[in-house]
Amino acid sequence: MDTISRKEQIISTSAKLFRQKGFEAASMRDIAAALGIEAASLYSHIKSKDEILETICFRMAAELIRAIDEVNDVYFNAEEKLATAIKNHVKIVTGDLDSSTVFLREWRRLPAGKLAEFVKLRNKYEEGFMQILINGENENVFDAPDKKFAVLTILSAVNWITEWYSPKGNMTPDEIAEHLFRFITTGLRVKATA
Amino acid sequence: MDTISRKEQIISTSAKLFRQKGFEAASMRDIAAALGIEAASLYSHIKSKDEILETICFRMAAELIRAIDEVNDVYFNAEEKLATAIKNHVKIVTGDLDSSTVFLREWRRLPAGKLAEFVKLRNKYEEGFMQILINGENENVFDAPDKKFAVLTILSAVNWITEWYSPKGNMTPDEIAEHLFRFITTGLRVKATA
DNA sequence: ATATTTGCCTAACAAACGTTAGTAATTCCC
DNA sequence: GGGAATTACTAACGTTTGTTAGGCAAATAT
Repeated sequence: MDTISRKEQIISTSAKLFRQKGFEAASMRDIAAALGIEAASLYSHIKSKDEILETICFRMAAELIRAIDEVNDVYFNAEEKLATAIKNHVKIVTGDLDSSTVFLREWRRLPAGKLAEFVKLRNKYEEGFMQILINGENENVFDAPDKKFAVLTILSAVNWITEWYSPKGNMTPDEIAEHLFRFITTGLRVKATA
Repeated sequence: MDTISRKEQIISTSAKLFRQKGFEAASMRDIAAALGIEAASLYSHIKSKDEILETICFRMAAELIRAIDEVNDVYFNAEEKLATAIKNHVKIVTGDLDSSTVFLREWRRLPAGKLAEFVKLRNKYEEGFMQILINGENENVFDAPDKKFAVLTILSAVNWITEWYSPKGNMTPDEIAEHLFRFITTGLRVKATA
């Protein structure tokens, strides 16, 4: 029944606390207390506090990249690609809100070497979206004057949901994804002045 | 010549370090070292580390709220209001990137009482944008199915610039604001399928 | 049944933290 | 010029931090 390993328990508990209090403010003693054990006992399962942060950040990065690669491999048109990429992103983020928030908010606290590696992965993910916009331009369905700018703006919008999404809220992940797609593709839709 | 007070120096130096390393990771000793003095000397000018964070966060909040109130008081139409609000926001954020980043990223570390007060101000700012969208709907120029959602998405886009903007970059604040306005109002502009 | 690994414990560590006390030097005001 | 602020200092405080060492009991493997 309790098939989830102690190490995974530590990671998910840490994600929750890192999200609530921030990486540095959530102490090993806090994490241990949340699990009902002593801080020193954590070290039977993990090497260091940094390792927990690394695991969370790189896991999420891998999951997101896998999703965007999959979208770009399959032969949808650009519009479908974008819709699917957004849907996947929202699904992943809302599926593990704690880890996602840490991934988005606390990655800066990664130790120097790992940080550089992480940024590469982040760029790779952005590259995946960039590819969709390029496709869209070739297909003549998207028109972004500055594609790098557009990618960053799109990602900011889809990432911001960690700030307000609640599983108890009245929007499902798919509904959120739909709203986002609509907003990203059509904006507020200023009507032409008469 | 050096008309800027020591307290202001402490605050701006702190903002820089809080942005670089995070609020908790930037120690009083770090701040003092950056100013060439001892940590204890800081306390001749400020009451506590928290006070520095408070000052930065509430100052930015006040500036942004003043700007949005001004926009809403003046009688532009909704489209002009939105354009001006975005332009002001970008100008304020790029004008003090360190403080803005702290305002956006580190406000969570405010002490409990101040945090509640801060969130109210943040909501007030969001309310200002909401008002613009409501105006726009009445004027029949904007059409957002979920206005609260739209406001959050718009703000996420304008706030994300702290993550990549550099004064040395090739876009001026006004150009950024223009791009953002265009994106927010028209999106990627999917063309109707033939 | 014996040996080994696992998972937790207590105790302690060195370092870093924000902050206070008390003091000396400089600057400002009258 | 004398008194009062102002601004910095050294020294130290009590906590909290991540982490290690070493041991002990229960589970697992042989």
